[in-house]
Amino acid sequence: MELYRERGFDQTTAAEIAARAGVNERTFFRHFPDKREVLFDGEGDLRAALTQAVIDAPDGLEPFEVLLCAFRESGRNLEDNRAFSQPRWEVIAVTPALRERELAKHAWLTDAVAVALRRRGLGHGLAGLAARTGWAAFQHAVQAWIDDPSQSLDAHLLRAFGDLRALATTALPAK
Amino acid sequence: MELYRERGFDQTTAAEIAARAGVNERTFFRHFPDKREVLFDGEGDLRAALTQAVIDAPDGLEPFEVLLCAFRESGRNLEDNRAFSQPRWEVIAVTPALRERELAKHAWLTDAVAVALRRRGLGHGLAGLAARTGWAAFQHAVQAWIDDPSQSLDAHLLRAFGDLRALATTALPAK
DNA sequence: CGCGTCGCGTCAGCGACTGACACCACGTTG
DNA sequence: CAACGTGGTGTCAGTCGCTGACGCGACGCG
Repeated sequence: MELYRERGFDQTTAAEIAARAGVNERTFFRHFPDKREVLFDGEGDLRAALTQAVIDAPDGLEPFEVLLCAFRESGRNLEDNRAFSQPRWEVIAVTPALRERELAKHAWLTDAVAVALRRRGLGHGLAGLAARTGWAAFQHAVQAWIDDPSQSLDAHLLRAFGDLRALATTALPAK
Repeated sequence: MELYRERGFDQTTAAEIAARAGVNERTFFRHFPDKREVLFDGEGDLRAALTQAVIDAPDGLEPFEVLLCAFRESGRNLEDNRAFSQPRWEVIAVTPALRERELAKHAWLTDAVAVALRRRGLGHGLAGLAARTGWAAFQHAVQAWIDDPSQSLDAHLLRAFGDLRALATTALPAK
């Protein structure tokens, strides 16, 4: 992270990272499958947390309510760890190769959400659809929050899911 | 495509592609920014077509109806060119690096859809949300179609958007 | 004929990775 | 205590994606 922020991702070589960490370059590649993965280490935990949050959501909720509930919980972690994740986002945002990897991780997390929804008894197809579209709304909220941090992520999330419901049911004023 | 299908993407070197094409390796990289981009050449056209389809959709439709309309039109092209795109999908499906690139292209197309929706007068935030979630439903339908080609893509599309509406409005039976 | 320029080939080089091998600090077992 | 396996490391050589710089020939134009 230090090096990526100082020189940018593309201008940082794996050898430099290894040197800064006090290990050999070969050792670096034994711990990370590639240079990008360094920034996506916690995603495994996030996946587990997300899965658990979906499973632990109260009974009797409809699918989108379950997702909203789970995302709000994840959102709380996001807001708390913002000091941690903000520099990471800044690096990713300016580096196409990293944005690609992030999208791949999102797909991976979406799969986990779909599996968790199925475990709640939702039908196979519906679980996938709900996970995909719900995740899209989640990402929209996160983006809106980054663009406008004056409102809480939670507020953005509630608005996104509210807007989604409105979009799916009735016509909306062009505003 | 020939080489990617014969040996797989990872086992194919840029030099081999260039040789098969009868040009120098350096020349290959003058036409394509990287090895993966070979498989994503038509995306520019698709982006334009998608944008146009959104803009050309009838007036008076609500956002998701506009998207459904545009996606159905794109879907028709997909079904027609299936012989072309099927081998491409097979290569992409088994190659993580290519799946990453594809997701990046999807984000790029989603942006185009959002812009087109705004051009129709939809509010800034809503356009982004509708584009993201609508695209998610589209991709879900495409995936369902690949998994079950016995039904038309169009049918899968209609079902996906119908299910999405149902998900967003009321609780659904666990099926 | 002379002139730009445009596409290409050639070459040298960087950096991300990878496989193979040796080393060394351990805990285990005889 | 010695032999042994084991897991993390350094070293080296090599492949491959990709890039910059240079030179060449083909082409259009005055």
